[in-house]
Amino acid sequence: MSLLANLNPPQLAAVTLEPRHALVLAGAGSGKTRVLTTRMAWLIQTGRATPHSLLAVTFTNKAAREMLTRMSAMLPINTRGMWIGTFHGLCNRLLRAHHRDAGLPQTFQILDTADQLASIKRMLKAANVDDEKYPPKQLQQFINGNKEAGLRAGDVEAHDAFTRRMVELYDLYDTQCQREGVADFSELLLRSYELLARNAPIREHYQRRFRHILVDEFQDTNTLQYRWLKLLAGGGAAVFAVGDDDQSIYAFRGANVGNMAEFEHEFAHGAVIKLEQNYRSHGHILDTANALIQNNGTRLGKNLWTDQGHGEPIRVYEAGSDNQEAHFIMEEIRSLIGEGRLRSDIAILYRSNAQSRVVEHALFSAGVPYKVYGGLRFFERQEIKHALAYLRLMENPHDDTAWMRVANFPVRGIGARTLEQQADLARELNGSLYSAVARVPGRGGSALVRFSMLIDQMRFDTQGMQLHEVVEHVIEASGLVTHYQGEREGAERVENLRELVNAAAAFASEAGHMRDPDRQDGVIEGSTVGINDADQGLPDPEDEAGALVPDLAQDIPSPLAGFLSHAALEAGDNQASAGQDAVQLMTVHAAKGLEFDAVFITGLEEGLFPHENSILEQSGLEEERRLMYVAITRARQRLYMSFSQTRMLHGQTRYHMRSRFLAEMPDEALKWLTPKAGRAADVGSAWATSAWRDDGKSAPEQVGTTWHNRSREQGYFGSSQGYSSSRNGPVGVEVGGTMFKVGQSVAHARFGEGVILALTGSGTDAQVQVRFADVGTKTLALAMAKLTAL
DNA sequence: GAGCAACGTGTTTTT
DNA sequence: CACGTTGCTC
Repeated sequence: MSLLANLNPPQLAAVTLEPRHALVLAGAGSGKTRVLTTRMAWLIQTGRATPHSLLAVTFTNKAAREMLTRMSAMLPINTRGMWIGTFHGLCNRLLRAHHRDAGLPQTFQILDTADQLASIKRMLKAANVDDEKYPPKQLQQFINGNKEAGLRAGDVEAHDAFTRRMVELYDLYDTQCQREGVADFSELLLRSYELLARNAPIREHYQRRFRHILVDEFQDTNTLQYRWLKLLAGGGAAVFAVGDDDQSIYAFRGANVGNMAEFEHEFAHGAVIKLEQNYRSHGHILDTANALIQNNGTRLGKNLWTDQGHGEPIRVYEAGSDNQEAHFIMEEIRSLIGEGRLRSDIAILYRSNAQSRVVEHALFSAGVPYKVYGGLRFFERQEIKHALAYLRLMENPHDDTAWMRVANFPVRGIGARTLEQQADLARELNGSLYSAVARVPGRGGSALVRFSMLIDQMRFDTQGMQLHEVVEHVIEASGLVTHYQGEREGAERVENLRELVNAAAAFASEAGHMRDPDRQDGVIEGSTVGINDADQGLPDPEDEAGALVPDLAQDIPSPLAGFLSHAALEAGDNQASAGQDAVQLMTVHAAKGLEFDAVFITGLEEGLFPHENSILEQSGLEEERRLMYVAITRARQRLYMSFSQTRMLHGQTRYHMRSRFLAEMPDEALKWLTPKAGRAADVGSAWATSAWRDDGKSAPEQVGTTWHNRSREQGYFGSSQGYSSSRNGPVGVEVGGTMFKVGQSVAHARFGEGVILALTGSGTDAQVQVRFADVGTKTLALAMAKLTAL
């Protein structure tokens, strides 16, 4: 069977496992997605399942799309109408189909994170709560955290006054959302969980329907998602969970790795298949990853191997400054490109976004095209959110979040005072802002009336228009385009608004083929008759001509409502320009799931990676280690790791020790491009054996990882020249008229007095290794550090 | 109601 | 440093 060709034994075992609960521990680069999609295809092809009876859940739209694409390549079936999508997408679909049972209006709007925060702030203001004592962001975390744990306000235990108040505010917020007919992201999950839990006919219907539930990235599930799956599987479905506990890097946002062990106990009962053969990386890279991750105490246990040979060692570089680190990376990338490598096969990874700037600067100056991932995404841009707010108001004028956003944007004489009055009146009426418009007195009141008429007028004028025409009309009639045209830097915003029209057209053409949405899976909303229809196993014509999930538009009444859902659930790509071959810059988190020929992992410093906020707790440190594991396993052939003695952070120069993770990697897999210095005590012996390496196993003491420095210490790239060097580096280097030599005593403004142990490089790259009396051995950029000869 | 200066606050991110 | 938010003034 061609479907199963070229699968290795464990892969084959996983794909062809007879339907039952199973846990697949899939290491990085072990063919996880392939196994998942081939399994689905195999189930269908062998008649063990119908497309209709499969449910596949992912975390990102991208992963869902990937799964669909691969599926359709394997089987000549129409994947449209299949329930393949993200947790949120599928919950949205469920809630639209059963909106009445779920207690939501059919056109409920989805609040993204920013909308939610705005909504919380509005609630706090209305309730007259001191937002210094109850910070909106903290409340947001509190609410989402509890929702993700499956807890409504009434379920939260509060043992102190503060928490009790937070619970009250949580409740108030939910009341407000309910009144406005909106749902935040975690609400989508909790609400659909509650729907299934409380409504037996609906639950049993879906339990009967879905015989096979497949879950991707299982290590990223949170408590509620786990319970949601458990509920759906309660009718005897076989759950096939694929994940990698070593790649669990989202605990900070509620993911519970423990779900994997829990699943093994509760469901799989020992049916665990490990995929350990890695098809991506060379041996040294895998050895390094394996050695590192073994320092974590809580693991299910798994070791990657490859038959591709050791390959190149990992190149380790210590820089004197972040600029120098960036410069080094840039030079290496130039030579990689010179060797004929594609820029897009090269990635630069960092722990936090702020680190990208220096690297960008170096690449930009050198004229190396690059692309930064992360940052603002299309549907999150201010101008886009404004336009969407108008569209939302046309759909539902009671959407207070949208109302607050654009009532006075562009400026139309509705000030904060007026809006406050309106909010007070609305609260008295226990209604929406819109419902209070007529009662606001004075000039502000008439401005509000004019605004609500504008919305009505837009709704009227766009009747019968196509979706993209509606959007086009709205960005003009709202005054947004005119407003941004008048702004100094508004040209890009106007372009984005035009792009929104295109996005609407594209959405409509993709969603265009669908009709009669509510009958999609044989369920007519609010009616058990429809459920019974489906239970009789009637052929469902819509499955053949259904929609491309995860767009999920088929359960949504109007094209506009569908588009708004789409905008909230799929925030879109963050890169405006595609196409050009460019070096890829992103955080390690963003790199998960990707792979590159050559990878640079930067900023391997205590306090940065591992991040200082994570070091104190064991669990935090282990997550950082998994993050490092993810970073390493992105590389196919070549891997660089770099760190820097000094780094500008938050406007201050900071001094970091090199990351403890470096000491956890096997010496034989690493090649130090700069001398590997140990702590002061180790250097003597290292010097004596003339090998610039200590054994690395005795990590430097990690007491106080960071020094802050008030007066910024700035060196300068003065004229510095290197002198004749043997393979041991130059004998002496001159900087600004002073000649530095090995063995010489020097003084440093910060580190005190010391002795030069070695010199490397020349020119602006010249580095000096100094053993200081007090702070141990440091490698400094000669051009940067102000050293005085003694 | 708009504009500007002072202040403070800085992980990781998808939906 | 670079951003957003707040608070003050015209």
